Order: sequence, then structure tokens, then C-alpha cells
Amino acid sequence: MASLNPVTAFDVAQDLQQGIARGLSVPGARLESERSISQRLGTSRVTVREGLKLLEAEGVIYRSNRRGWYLTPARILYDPSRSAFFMDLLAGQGVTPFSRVLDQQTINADAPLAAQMGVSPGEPLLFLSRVRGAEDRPLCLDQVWLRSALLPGIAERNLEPSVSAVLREHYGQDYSRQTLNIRASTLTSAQAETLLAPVGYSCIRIDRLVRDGAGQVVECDTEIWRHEALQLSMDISPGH
Amino acid sequence: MASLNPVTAFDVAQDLQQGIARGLSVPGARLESERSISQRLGTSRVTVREGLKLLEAEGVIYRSNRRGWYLTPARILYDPSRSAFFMDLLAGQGVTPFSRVLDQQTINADAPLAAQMGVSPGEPLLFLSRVRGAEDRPLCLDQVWLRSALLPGIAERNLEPSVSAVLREHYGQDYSRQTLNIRASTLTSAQAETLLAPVGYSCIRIDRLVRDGAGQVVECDTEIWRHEALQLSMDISPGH
DNA sequence: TAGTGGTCTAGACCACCAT
DNA sequence: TGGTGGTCTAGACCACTAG
Repeated sequence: MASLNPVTAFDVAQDLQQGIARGLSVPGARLESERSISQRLGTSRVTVREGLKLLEAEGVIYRSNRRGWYLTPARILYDPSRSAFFMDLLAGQGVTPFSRVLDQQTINADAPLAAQMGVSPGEPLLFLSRVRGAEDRPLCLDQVWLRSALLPGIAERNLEPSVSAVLREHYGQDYSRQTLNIRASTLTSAQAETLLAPVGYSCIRIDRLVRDGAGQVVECDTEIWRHEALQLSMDISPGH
Repeated sequence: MASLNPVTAFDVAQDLQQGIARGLSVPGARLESERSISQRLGTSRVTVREGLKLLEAEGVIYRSNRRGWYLTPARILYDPSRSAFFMDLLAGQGVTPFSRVLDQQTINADAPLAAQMGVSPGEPLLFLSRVRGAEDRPLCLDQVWLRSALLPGIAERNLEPSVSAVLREHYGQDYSRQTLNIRASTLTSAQAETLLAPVGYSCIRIDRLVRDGAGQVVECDTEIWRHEALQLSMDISPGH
């Protein structure tokens, strides 16, 4: 009998996944509460949470901090090697996107940032910070540093919907020269708060340096994605 | 007094990170045991493990299953858009690489694989499975399916050190046309065993389809990396 | 305000690794 | 074989969310 052996975290994960497979939950729906699961399966809440975390790491479910566990909708397909218009990208995948500016100001490059961008410390940069997501679900934290010296008048332009569109149309930047760095990481407390996630939540971090025709850096970019929300998909071809 | 409040997982993580910053550990070295930490800080082992998991998710430390916690050496820098010779790639980064073949055989494509590769179900494919790592530390699980029909005699060749070198030299494949898919995932029990990780360990999964000049798929590839071991780094340029 | 998730305690047992 | 990590129990309290 299974009831003689302790219920394991794996058992919990399996039970929940069966429920999902049976259609008891639809994408985006909230799962049963932790206490309810533990009582139903006759196990402790610690074990239930371990089981939930297994599915979370897989990306099957996700957490909204202190709000509960939800069935993950389809991942966003994203090609970071091309400059995509975020709103169009998501709309094209059947979800309702949103983008909200958190901060926009001119700053002076500190030492680490200057080193990363290959500019002199203190050089003025236009900084822009945004949260982006689908429906009411925040998915991605986006920070951009633009080199004002190479982009005259950039601070006066409206960057709201799309930085890349402005750079393309007004400054002839085609994003054809980039350096991308991608790694798994975790959310700081500030990032977690913005993305409605617990501190330390797993994320994918994308760092981008965009160069102009002369090879000078014009834009530096950091995207922090909730790990379950993203599927990077890139087409590499000779003409690219 | 801090001793009046409970010691938190964050406190544990901070204490360990301070020890690391002070040079009490060197990259690759084993950390203090969990029980030792819990006694030293006056907290429970559960809290200690939560603290360790915070640093693990960040990639600062990693686990060797049932062996202990270790300080993570530098990440491997890897550009998946170029066909790299794994052994050279790692050697160039100052580590001693190894590659071990787990399995090599001719199989017939099942339905999902056939769909993914765009071939007929049942088509014969050469399958190759390898573990790869640095020093004695397994980092990556690599599975390759090669389309024998387009690569005559491939099954008789020695693919041991490098599949890409064989395809390049003998079949004129230059890996210039690829589709890459990258996402966060977790290790199955078999994968975990090979990578000396616990079941459900966070990983980065890279799926690759390589096409020849005519646009036909010649190779399908899956790489499963321990999440803390990898830093994807890509240069995108017009001539690429 | 009730119920939830987030966290911590203080144990326990087992399988496994290293010696 | 001793000590380790992996796991589970059975509580508890708090901050917060949702109604």
C-alpha cells in the first residue's frame, strides 16, 4: 500500500501534473491551496511545497508571490538576435501585452557600467527601465542605457512603445551588430517585487551590447525574464 | 541583538558569501557541512539548506548529489551559434575538458523526433550521446541525431572527439544555417545521475537543428547544461 | 477578517559517500 | 562505518492578499 510509505514530493508533483493533464486546471488558473493539497494527500505542507517547486523549476507552474501557484501559460517565443517590437511580438503570439515605464532619466556612467560599455566613466547616458508582460502577468524587467553622445536629441524623444523603433527610424541603427550574453540567475528583492515573484526566484538574464556601423557601442541592455515565461528561439543563417 | 530574532535563510547565504569573499573557499572547493553551518549559526538545517539553495540558484555554489556543496568555478563561455570544438573551447578557457561517449547506435526516428526534424517516421538516424565536463566535473549532456541518408557512411566514421569537425571536413557542412531553441528546464532522474546532480536540478536546455545548403535538416542536437556552468555568449554581425 | 503563502523549529530516518 | 546530504513530520508564527 502506498499509504504505508511516506508521500514524497515527487508523488505530490505527479498528482498535480495528472490533475493538469486531466484538464482540472487551465493555463493561468490558480492551483489548489497548499494546505488543501497536504490534507488531500495526507502529507506535510513542506513536502507539498517541495513538490510544487519541482514543477516550478520545470516551468509547468509558477508563483505569484504570496498569491499562490498558477498553471503556466505558453512560453513567449523570443529571438534576442533580432530587434523585436515587444508589443507586436507578444500580440503575434495571441496574448495581450503591456509595457510600463518604471524610470527614465539621464545618468552618468559609473565605473562598472562604463567598463561594460567601453565608454569613459561619467559619460551621460539615457537610462530607461520598464516592466513588460502579458495580460496582468509581469514577465520581464528591461533596463536600457543609451549613449546620448552618439544619439543626439534622444532624451527628448518618446521611447515609450519601442526604443528599437526610434533608433531604427531616427538614427539608422539596424541592430545588426550585437553581443549577447545569456545566463541563469536569480531575482534581487527589488526585481522580485516588480515581477511579483519571491526573492531569489530563478530567471534568465540577457545582456546586450548594440554597436553602430563604426563598431561603437550605442546601446546597452539588460532583460530579466521569469524563467518559466521564456523560450529563446533563434534562426541563424548566412544572410543574417 | 540578532540572536533574539530567528536566523533566516538570507542570513545563512550572506554568511557563506562573506566567507567566500574572504577567500575561505577557492573555486571548486567543498563547503562546510550543513550540520556544521547550522550549529555555527544556531539555526536549523532546513534554514541552512534554504540559504544554500539561494546561492545555488544564483550559481555561486553548486551541488554534487549527496557529496556536498562546492564553490562554483568560472562559467564556460559558449557561443551556440557557431560550431565549436568542445575540447578546444574548454581548453582555451583554462580548464581540462573531458568527453565521454555514453551511447552510439543507429535508430529509427519515432514520431516526435521525426516531426521535430521534419523527416519521415522510421527513417534511420545515427544517435550519439555524450557527457562533457571540466576536470572531474560533468557539466553537459549532449545528444546528437544525424541523418544517415544525407551523410553517407557517417555511421562508420569516428565521431569521438568532434561531430562538427567530421561534418565540416567530410560532408562540407558549415553550420551556417541553424535553428536554436534555449530554455530553462530541469534534469530527469537519468540526466541527473549522469551529471551528478539531484533530480529536478535546474538546467539550461539547448535544442539545435542544423540545415544544409538546400535547407534540409542534417543534424538535430540537444545539450543539457547544469545551469551554473554556462554563460551563453554570442556575437551577431552582418557578415556572420 | 479569514485564509494564504513564506518561513522557521526541532526533531527523525534513510541511502549513500568517503574513509 | 561514521558522517553526510536528501527527505519527511508536525507543528508554529507572521505578513500579506483577497474578499
